[in-house]
Amino acid sequence: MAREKRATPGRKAAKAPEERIRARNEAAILKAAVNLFARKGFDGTRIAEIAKASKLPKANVYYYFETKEAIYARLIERLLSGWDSALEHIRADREPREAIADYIAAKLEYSRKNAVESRFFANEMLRGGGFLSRTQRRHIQDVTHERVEVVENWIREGKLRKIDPKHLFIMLWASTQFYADSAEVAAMTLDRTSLRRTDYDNARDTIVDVILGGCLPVAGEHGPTND
Amino acid sequence: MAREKRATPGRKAAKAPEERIRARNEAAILKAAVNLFARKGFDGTRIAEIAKASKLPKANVYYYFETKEAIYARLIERLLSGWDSALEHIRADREPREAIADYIAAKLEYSRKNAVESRFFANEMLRGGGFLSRTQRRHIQDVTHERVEVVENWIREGKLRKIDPKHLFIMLWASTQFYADSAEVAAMTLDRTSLRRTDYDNARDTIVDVILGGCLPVAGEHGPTND
DNA sequence: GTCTATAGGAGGATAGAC
DNA sequence: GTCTATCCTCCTATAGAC
Repeated sequence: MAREKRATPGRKAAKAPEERIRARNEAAILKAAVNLFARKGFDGTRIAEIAKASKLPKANVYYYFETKEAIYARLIERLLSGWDSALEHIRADREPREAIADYIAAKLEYSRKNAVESRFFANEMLRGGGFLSRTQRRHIQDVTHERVEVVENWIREGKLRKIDPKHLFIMLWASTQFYADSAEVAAMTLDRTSLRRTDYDNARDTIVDVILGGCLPVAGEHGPTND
Repeated sequence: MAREKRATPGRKAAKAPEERIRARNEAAILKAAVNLFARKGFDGTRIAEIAKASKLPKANVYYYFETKEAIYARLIERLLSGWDSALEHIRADREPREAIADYIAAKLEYSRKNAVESRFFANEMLRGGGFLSRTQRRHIQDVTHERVEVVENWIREGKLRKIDPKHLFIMLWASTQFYADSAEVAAMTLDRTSLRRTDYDNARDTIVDVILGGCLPVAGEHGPTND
């Protein structure tokens, strides 16, 4: 965080031309890097590859980033800042049926549009997550626990069957991320060479259907309602 | 496949001592390798690391395996030969309730006991699955389609709600593999430093509960039954 | 800010003594 | 079968001209 170092401070959006070059090149490097890290992991990715993919000489990559670690760390940071966005749907003032359906749709849409980022994170998890700082781990935990409480309340109110909310969230993450992280297996299963939009739509319908069917109270079954 | 080269052919289990050494060392190499490949991927893993972890000099690793690719390929092969074992539970002559519950339990048990193998496969998927031969892909597809048909039959018989079987299988794979492949996230969510046996038990109960709740026909709802 | 050249070291793989 | 020494390539990172 915090990488402002302008000579002349924020005179509206009148960025100095050097700043624009920097922004453009850094973006190119990060884009190339996240792709490679996602496929080959930290140790498997070569700076030369990143340079080639971002169409910059290798030395320029080092001009913008001190080390390979620095690139990786920036990507982790960027990823985690958007980690929780889909969870916003899980709010106490909503009906669980709509909230959960929206959440699943949002998470799948993220898998579809940001498959590379998802795979990058998956790779970091396989590595053991050693690049995550204590703060970042805490962030993940805090955000999760906040939403777990919402689900617990829904259960107490009888709006959901009695189901372990933490394992439920794990099911949701796993099921939605799979279409990005294991896209090849998904494609093989669905007899495709690569996933299409309709596959994601069907995935969404199925997941919503199964999860809601498994979570919403069955007619005739009663939780501790207050009616 | 096929790596028999005995001077004296199979006189019961009286393996020549050299064979026993070979078996032991190959096993040590493969065990060390699958661990490293799972964490760092193919490109990120160094032969020297494999040698160190298997307590053999680097040159000996090359004595048993021609190249790094050869080690990796052998591991892929070994993995795929056991890929379908859990799917055996999904049989046409069983009741879907028990079959699916058993399948989930078996798959989770695999995640628990063979987390390294699961992560190895996940890593290969992130790599794009380029090491899978055409035959191996076909195997995965065939085995899957076979079980998809079983589920389709259950649906036709009204024993399951009308749910896309392929996406259902993806949900099951994703949900069960997550505890191996993203163990760190699961542990963070469950407030653990590492997953315990009870976590897997709770996972099983939750997944079975949600999936069956979402798949089994609801009382009052009717499929095209033959009664 | 851009880029060539290169240091310094690690990696995959092999030769060949034991 | 075991292992030291070594080849040659490729890697991360830097120096320094433009």
